[in-house]
Amino acid sequence: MLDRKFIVENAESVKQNCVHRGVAVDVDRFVELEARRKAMQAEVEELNRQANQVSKSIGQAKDQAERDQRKEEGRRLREQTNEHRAELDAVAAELDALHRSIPNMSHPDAPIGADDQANLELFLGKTPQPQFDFQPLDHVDLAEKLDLVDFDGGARVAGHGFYFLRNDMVLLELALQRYALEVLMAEGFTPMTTPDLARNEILEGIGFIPRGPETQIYSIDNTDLSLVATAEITLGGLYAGQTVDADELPIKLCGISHCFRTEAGAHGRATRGLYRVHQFTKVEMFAYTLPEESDAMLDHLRDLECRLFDGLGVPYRVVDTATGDLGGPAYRKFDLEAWMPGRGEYGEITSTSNCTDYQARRLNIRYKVKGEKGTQFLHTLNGTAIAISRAAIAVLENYQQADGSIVVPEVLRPFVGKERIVAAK
RNA sequence: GGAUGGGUGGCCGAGUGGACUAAGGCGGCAGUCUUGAAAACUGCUGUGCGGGAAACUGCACCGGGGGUUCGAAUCCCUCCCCAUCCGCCA
Repeated sequence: MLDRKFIVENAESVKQNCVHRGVAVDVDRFVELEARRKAMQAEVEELNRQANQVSKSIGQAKDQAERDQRKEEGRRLREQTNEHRAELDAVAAELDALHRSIPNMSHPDAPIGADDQANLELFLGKTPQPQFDFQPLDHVDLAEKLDLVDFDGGARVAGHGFYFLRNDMVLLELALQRYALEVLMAEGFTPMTTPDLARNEILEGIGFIPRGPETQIYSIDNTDLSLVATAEITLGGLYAGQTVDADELPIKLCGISHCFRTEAGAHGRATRGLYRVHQFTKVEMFAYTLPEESDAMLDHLRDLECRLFDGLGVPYRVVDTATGDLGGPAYRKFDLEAWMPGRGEYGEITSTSNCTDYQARRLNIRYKVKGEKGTQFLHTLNGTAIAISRAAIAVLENYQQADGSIVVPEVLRPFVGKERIVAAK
């Protein structure tokens, strides 16, 4: 959420930003309601003040008659307060719904545009696109020939979009996680494995919508829990309601979780194989920072993503995400898109966002400077280290050989324990 | 899943309807004393929102939400969490 006062004082730029982001929300209505809310709040507080005064005087009343008379007065005040409060609650509810639908402001350098067509390519990774002297296969064919993924089995057990990893693919998945942790731990990230379920209020605080027709979230029946779509949810929820000392910042976490997505409405579009699935494993980076340090932290997270994929020897490009493609919470977002020879195009493999204080405000996460009065909302950032299924696609397709085998990227060899994945005889 | 006991400020902890304006302690800050430090002593020390140039002041907050009452940390309902025991289990 944005600060209410900020919206009122900067209504025009908030409106302009909503246009850039393609979000239809009545900012004028918000400003109007906020003014009403403030006035009604003042009325209720005044009535409370009077009621408090009356209540106190009853305890000190001299005789029963006076007491009864004051009680009657208190009762009357309470009724009056309740009426005003009901009005206030109605206004506050409408205000809150509007408030939640207003997206974060956008970084001045974020490219302005309606969708990913307007994304700006910034630079390429260190690894050039591989030149094959044979027709490269896509990861589905490669996986089948090498017996690495069982899509049919996944479909029988859990439905389309689920799969079993098999044989060296299992080692590859673990190796990718281990490799990511190795790099991130050296950079001061605390490694964590996180719950795969979270409370809906946490999902909402991060910016996910757990229910409704548009939801991408699996929810657990008869509970207020949902399967997480990313460890961003659990790592960001970790400090919900907490106030941390400023000198503990930045807090850098990396979490391994399973990620579950219903991918409602995504059928027919790039659904082949591992690219868009209902479950995958991901190592996620998450950072809590001081406000003035979040821009630099976003660059840091992006650089780490580049390092991870340069290290893997996967060709990629870095993209500055357009305003219309940022989603609600992000102030700025960079994506890495890996070259996928089987698809013959780039596909998104990581995404890192600076959410400034947008999530922190919703989740009520603050910091306090020692010796100073008051607390402030801190900034939150997230970034994919390795999303296994898509990283695996990039590795399989870029490292495929004429003989059908897959060369294991050098950095993964200590963890996979072999240099090459070949068909079992 | 069942039973019992709990959740109070940065921390510990007292508080079962009206002086709670939350005792006391620890920690922190400032001061006195001291060459300096420690100790001792004295004072101050929560958060959010609003009003005010400021001093100051109003409202809310004792796990979350709701209720009873003129008045709730305290009573009732509900949810969450923690501890211990039982059951089940990797």
